Amino acid sequence: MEEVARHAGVSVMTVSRVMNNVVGVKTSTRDVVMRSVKELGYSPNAAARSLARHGSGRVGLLYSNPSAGYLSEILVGALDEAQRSGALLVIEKCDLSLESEKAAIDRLVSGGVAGVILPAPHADSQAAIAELHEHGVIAVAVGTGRMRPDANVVRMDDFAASAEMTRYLLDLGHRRIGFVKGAVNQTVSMQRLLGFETEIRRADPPATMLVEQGNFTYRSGFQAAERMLSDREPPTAVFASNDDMAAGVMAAAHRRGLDVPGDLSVTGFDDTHIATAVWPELTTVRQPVARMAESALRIVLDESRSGRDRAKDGAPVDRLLPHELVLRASSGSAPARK
Amino acid sequence: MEEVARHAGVSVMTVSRVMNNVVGVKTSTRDVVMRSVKELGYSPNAAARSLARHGSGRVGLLYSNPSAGYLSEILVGALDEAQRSGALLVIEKCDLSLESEKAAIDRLVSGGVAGVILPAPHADSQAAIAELHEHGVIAVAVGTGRMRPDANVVRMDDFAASAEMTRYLLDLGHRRIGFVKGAVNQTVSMQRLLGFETEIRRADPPATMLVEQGNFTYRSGFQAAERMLSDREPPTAVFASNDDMAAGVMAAAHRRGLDVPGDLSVTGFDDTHIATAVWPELTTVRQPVARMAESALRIVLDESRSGRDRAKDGAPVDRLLPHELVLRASSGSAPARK
DNA sequence: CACTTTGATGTTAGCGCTATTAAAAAACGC
DNA sequence: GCGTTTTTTAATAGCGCTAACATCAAAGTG
Repeated sequence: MEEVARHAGVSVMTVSRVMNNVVGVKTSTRDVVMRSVKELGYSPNAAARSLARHGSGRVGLLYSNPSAGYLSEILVGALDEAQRSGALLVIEKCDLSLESEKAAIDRLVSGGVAGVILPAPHADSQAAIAELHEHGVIAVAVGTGRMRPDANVVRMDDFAASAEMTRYLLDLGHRRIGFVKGAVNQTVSMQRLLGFETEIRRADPPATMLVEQGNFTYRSGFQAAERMLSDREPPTAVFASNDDMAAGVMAAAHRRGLDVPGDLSVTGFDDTHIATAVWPELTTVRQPVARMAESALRIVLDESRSGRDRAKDGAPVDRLLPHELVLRASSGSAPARK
Repeated sequence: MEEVARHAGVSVMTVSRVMNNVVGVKTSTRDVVMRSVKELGYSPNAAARSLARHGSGRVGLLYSNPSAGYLSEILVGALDEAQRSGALLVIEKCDLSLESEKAAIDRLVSGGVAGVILPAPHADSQAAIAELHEHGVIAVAVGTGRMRPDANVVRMDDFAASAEMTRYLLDLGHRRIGFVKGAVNQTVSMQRLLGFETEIRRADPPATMLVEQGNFTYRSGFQAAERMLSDREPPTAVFASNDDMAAGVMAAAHRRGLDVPGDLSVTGFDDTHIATAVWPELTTVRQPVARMAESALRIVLDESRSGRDRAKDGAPVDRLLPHELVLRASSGSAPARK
């Protein structure tokens, strides 16, 4: 850094200011510094930065064992943003028990993080958020189904997305549609179900729904589909609330010799890895997981730098990221009435 | 740390020594310090440590986009060990192109890492290892199929594991066994095939093999199975070189109305998340991915602390970790001859 | 018993960066 | 032109920790 400063003919502090995009540096000076940085191939040292910033710039990420695809996308987003903004990501693992969650949070807190990112399913954990608050640490829930009064939230509009997908299936002519619910302890499960139900109810001509409980695993999707397809009058389309379950549904359909999408349309939710791994590829809702993680990190950094915990002031952030319907090969027009 | 030192009645340096498990501290002193650490809830600051250790203790991890389950296991192992040994893990993403790989490595190198962990598929990248060597950075390949003269390696015995699985299928009475090969650019694909072939050749009574090319994706497994099962005389068991492909095989079997394992036994390799997600659960080979990552991190730390790059001295580490056959519900006795 | 050797601990000086404060330069009003 | 404000830059003091060296007591050694 000293080298860069010498080379650019300024002080190290000016270089630091340039690197951090702080206001109060003449544009001409900034350009000179930038050129020197490029020329000397300088890149700042994250550890030193974190140290000097007195812990600010350290952000925790709590994870348990959700669908592996989800986790790695979260990590990618968070790591990318951490790199970009020079933050240090401290990652802690825990399982779903409350004790383990508490222990992990305590480790993070004593590690001096400014804030903690809570991806699903911890996003809905009242206990985790309370624990964080108690220690004066910023909490950001990622992928919960609703806004919260007590924590910052980054999420997508699960209700709207689910409604869109349902409308899409209705437009294809399906009038008997199955829905596989997600795990009961997550608010997104409810939102997705609500979006589905609402749209089915206002369908014209009217449509029927078959709803089965699932828990976001492949197997639960498989089992739910087995039940639906054994119905006296099976559905012509099944909308599973995530991709893993949709893959399970597809497996069950194949097992019965059903063609997808000829005999049964199958759609999922999230657009994780598995959506393009299965055959035929899955029509699903793209959830911008990586960008949600980025956003969450940004929120922690901004809040911690501004020094205020907005959740405590009663005005937590509620960032809604756009989703997108991804049409692939697993869905098609309803088969002609028998 | 000062607090701990005062509380224990020693100097900060002694505390540091205790925290790092350095030799040359009386056991009695160590105990006193440990007690103070516990009492005061002290935990060392990773950033400061990394800074003071002058970059040693920073380890890079290069990842692209392998099966998501594999990645998250690697991350878990590496992160766990990083936490334990106070190392700072710097994670870089790249895609499979050589330029992108080189760019990512340059970023890591200029980030001042002591070593870089290269999980599959980069473990077999000659270019990556050469690039690392050029910059004097330690390389550890994880999950390659063979030892290397130019880099440290952590791996499992793919040949032996594959042979074991094959023997298991033979013992169940299967005499016509399909094998789905892995991606061509990875050495493990070759090892697994070799293990299979070797065992089939020495089968008594003799057995026949059907080999199809795959590339480690679900879809390639599905397609390979489609080809095999269309054979005039289809196999009674299919051994896929990873779990994703095995899941694909299973889907193809179900689609044809075949019962697994009644009509067709299916086995996989790696024991990733998907192995227990599918139905029936997959018989597979447990690859200790997390422990391999841990081990890799240890190697980087040890080498960098000892100051020698053993790969350059012509004696790179070749750590072989034990695997295990995991018998689940997807495999069974060969169906009676028609 | 003086004199090295060994082992356990303390002291000091940074690691690379940023916050803070002080100083200089530029812009402004009258 | 001279004070006065406002920008822009420089200097300095750590952040929490460890490497390297200094110290000091206990243990050998002839």
